[in-house]
Amino acid sequence: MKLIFMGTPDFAVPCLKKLIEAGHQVLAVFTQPDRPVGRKQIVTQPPVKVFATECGIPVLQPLKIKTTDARARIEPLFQQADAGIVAAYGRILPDWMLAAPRLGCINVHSSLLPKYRGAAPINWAIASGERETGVTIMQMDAGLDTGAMLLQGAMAIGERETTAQLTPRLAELGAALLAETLAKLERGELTPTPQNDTGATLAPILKREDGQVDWTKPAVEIFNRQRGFTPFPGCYTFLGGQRIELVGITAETLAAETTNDESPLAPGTVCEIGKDSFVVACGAGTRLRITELQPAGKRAMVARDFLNGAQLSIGTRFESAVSKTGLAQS
RNA sequence: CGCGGGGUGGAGCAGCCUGGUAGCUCGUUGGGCUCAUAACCCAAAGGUCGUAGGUUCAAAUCCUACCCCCGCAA
Repeated sequence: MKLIFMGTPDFAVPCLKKLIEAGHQVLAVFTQPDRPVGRKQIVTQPPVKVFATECGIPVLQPLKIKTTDARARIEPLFQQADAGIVAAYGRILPDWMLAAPRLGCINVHSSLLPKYRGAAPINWAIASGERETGVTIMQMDAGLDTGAMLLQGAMAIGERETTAQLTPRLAELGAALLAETLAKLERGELTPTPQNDTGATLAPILKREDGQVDWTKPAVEIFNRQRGFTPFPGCYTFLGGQRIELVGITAETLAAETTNDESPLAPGTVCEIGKDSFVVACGAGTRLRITELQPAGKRAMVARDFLNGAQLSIGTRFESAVSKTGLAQS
């Protein structure tokens, strides 16, 4: 088939690769413009661009795609294609773009739709404590990930798995499913299945603040969010006005500890200090063990190192937000 | 010139403001205690205090420049 590919991050690369391997003709690749990245603001090419360039496929990085000007330039190209393939492009496509290819546009979405519609499905699936997620190949329509489904594949989430670890696994699954979808579409073997909107949930794009620990929540929830929000936006809290990123944490075993509510410690209170880790009280009588962290301005370090330097004592409290006493003035 | 923190034995930190013997918690090594130990006790080794200049009788500490690491913002 003649295809237009639209995608940006690492997640999209296996899909593009698979399409090429499957013998499809990729007319052009659309990806986000090069963006300055990191502290040094080095202008960086999106992974998809790097790969497409290696493969000799024309790369287009329009700043705007919803202008009439852009439409005039792009629409003819789309009309030559059998299908548009979207994998984490990071943009809402205008209607004419969805309609231009002969078979319309097909999206690779990393969740078991109708759950986790939106920009950050993998993150929210983990953060919500799901044991299973997957990839859905769907026919795009005007709504947010609401189109009819073509193929779907599930995958178990590891108990301690982070977004960083799960994403490449889902990317491979998505690539395989995508290739299968196109093959079946060519043979007319697929019947689109409408989504059941009743079961739909949203996975909105992550903001910085999503990484802020709420110590009143149960430890498991904090743990799940930490995994889901790794590497971005992470999981941070404050100690004495200093921001601290929690890198390695574990929810204390639910079994024995839960009944232990004879001392309902205030959430955020350090309640146990061991040799290689320490424990903080969370909501509902649960506890969170911290094994690795990164104070602002420092490298990530194991809790052992942190405990050596910091004079942490039982009863010390972590604040969910910056303490008012610390930065009140100004 | 975006804002900010930091570079001190192997690790994490204190000391710097108010210059004058290198400190703390660990680790390592040796010894001791113990049925035993990752526990405890004793001892030892190990540091150009990021680099280069400057001020000074004297600089980890004050001044200047530079290098490197990191957090935020974007």
